[in-house]
Amino acid sequence: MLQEESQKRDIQNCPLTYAMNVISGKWRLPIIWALWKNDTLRYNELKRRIDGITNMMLSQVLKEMEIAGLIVRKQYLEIPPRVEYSLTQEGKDLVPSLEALARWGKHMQNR
Amino acid sequence: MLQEESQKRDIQNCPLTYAMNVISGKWRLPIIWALWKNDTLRYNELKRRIDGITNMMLSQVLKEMEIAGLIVRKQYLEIPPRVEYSLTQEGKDLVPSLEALARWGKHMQNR
DNA sequence: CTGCATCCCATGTGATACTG
DNA sequence: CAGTATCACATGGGATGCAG
Repeated sequence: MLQEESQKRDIQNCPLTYAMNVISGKWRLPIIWALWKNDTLRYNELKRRIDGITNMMLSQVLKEMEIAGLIVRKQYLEIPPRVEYSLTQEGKDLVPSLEALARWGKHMQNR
Repeated sequence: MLQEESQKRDIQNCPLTYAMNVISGKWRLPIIWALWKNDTLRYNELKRRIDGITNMMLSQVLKEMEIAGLIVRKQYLEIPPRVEYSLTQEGKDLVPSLEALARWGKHMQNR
C-alpha cells in the first residue's frame, strides 16, 4: 500500500525513527544494559541476567543487534562451544542518550 | 504468569522502560515532532501533518499521550467544535533527549 | 469538526522440543 | 554450551462506518 511506502521512507530517512527501531522491542534494552554493566558476557551468562528470556528470543535478538552494529559476537572454536558478546563502540555511544531518557522518565514517574 | 509479573514490575520501576513505553508506537514521535515545530495545532491540522494516520489512531494516541502527561488538550465549546493540542513542559523537556538519539541514529546510518 | 465502535489482520513474542 | 525449528497466541495497528 501507499501507506507502507511512506512508512518505509520514514524508517530509512529519519534518524530518530531509525534509532527507535534499533532499541525497540522487549529485550533490546535489557541486553544493552547487561553488556554495559559487564563489558563482556557469554551466551548463558547473558541469559541468566535477563530474567524470563528464552533461547529463541535471546539468539534472535542478539543476531539482529549484531547486524545493526550494536554488539559484537566473538566465537571461540572450542569444545564445549564458547561465544562472547559485548557492545561495539556505537553501542556504547548510545548509552548516554539512554541515560538522558531515563532521567526524564524518572522525573515523569515522580510527578 | 510469573513472566508478566516481572515485566510489569520492570515497567513500573525502570525509568528507561517507562520512557520508552511513553514514546513507543508508530505515531507518538510524529505527533511530538509536529507539536514541537508548531506549538499548537487543532485536531485536523495535526492529522494533515501526519501522513497516513487515521482518525481512530490519532484520537486514541492523543488520549494516551494526554494521560501520560505529554500533551495538553484544550477544548473550546463552539460550533463547529474546536480542540487544540500542544506539548506540556514535560513533553518539551523530552525533545533534547530525542535529538540526542537522532544524532546517534544519523551517525549509525552514515556508517 | 472531532472523534468512537467494530471487526480484521500483521507482526512480535512465547512454549516446547530438538541439535551440533 | 549455544543455539534452531515448529507451532501458537497476544498485541498493536488499520479499514470502514457512524456520531455528537
